[in-house]
Amino acid sequence: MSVTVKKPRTRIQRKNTQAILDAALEVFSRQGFRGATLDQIASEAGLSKPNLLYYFPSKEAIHVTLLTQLMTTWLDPLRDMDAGGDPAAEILTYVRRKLELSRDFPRESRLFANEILQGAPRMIEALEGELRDLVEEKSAVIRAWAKAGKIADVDPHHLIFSIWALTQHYADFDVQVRAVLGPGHDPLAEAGGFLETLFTKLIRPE
Amino acid sequence: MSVTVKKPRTRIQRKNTQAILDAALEVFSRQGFRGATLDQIASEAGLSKPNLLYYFPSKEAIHVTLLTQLMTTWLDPLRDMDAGGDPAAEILTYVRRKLELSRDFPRESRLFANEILQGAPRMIEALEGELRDLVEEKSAVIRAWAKAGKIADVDPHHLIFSIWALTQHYADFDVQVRAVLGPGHDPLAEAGGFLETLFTKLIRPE
DNA sequence: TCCTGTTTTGACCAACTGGTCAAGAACACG
DNA sequence: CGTGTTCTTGACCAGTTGGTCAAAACAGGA
Repeated sequence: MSVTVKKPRTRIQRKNTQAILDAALEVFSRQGFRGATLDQIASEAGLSKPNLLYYFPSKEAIHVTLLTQLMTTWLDPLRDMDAGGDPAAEILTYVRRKLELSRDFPRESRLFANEILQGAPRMIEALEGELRDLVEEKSAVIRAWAKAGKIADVDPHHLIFSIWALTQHYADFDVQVRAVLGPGHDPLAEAGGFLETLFTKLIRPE
Repeated sequence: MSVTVKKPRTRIQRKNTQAILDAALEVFSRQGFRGATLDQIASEAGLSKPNLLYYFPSKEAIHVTLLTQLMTTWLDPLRDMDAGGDPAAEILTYVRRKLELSRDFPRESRLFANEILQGAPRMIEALEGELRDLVEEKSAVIRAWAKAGKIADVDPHHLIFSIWALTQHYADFDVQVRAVLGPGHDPLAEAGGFLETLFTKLIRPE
């Protein structure tokens, strides 16, 4: 099941593997898996197509590598949510860090969105396993906070979904957001303030 | 610029055109434009490929037809937001209707998401024109409501974005939502209650 | 310098892609 | 029933796709 990717040894391997993954991220995140071509990725990476396939055994292998790397980065902020910390601060920090991911790694966000839109054929296992477990764990934490009266009594699952939806929207739908706002706006900056207000009001105990 | 599509005349034309659009919606919404093939669409529609191309001049024409039809349905609920109605009720109704679209037309939602993810090459004009105008108009309405103290003072643009993000998430990321929730859940139903709470709290005057 | 392992590539392949076309099949209607 | 129109399709085409391969170019240590 798992795909073995040899760790790059030489300087050249490290450099080219990285260039390929970077190019592939660019192309996959815009075109989706089927829509992307090895030629596009190769040209974006400044390599020939056979050279691509010297470093990765197939198109699919590149995609899987990206997806696997992504999961870690993506879930770290949620992992860091601390049951011992101040509830409101912990949640707002998670929102802020997730929004920072949208700002700093929009391609990763779109890659993920593309995969889910297609029915997550290459991720469904991770979603039902790793992701589900983590969400379950943090949901329990949030539920405890609510029971203790530290935050309002909101459904933890849907609270988490709403954080994902609202933050990723600014990466995935960036084109639409900018088209609607017109020039002279900094969507991500504005979103920071807006989302802080939104989640403060949502979780503030009555 | 505009693509002329002859209105179906005969029974057969009506039936086949519809079958093609339905099949194309299924395929495009999962695979994106580049990832979809005419063969897939034809087979899904129960027609031969040359027969497809008897009804539509090209793959692109099918896609454009779907996108154009979509815009209308998609914007109607926002258009119906009435400056003369009760502010909170108008906004919550918009949220509810938008969520109903996610429930009843998830493929349309994913088609749209796919197009935006790809940079909206075939929609950017509509986004910067029709959509932007409508949002501008309704933003003014919301701003007036806030100024009159009828609702809290929230950024109208980002309020609208948040409605889009939260409702469409349940269509576009359906696979993820279900994977995380596990069996025995009705995501869309739960979302209804959650979003009502969320937006009630958000817009309630202090 | 030579030698060995690593890296790169041009030429190639079979499968698939969007799209064409001419000819035949089914239909509507007087 | 005949006939003009609408509908359907098999065969085909040129361009693209993911992937292979053998040979060449290169790197670096002895």
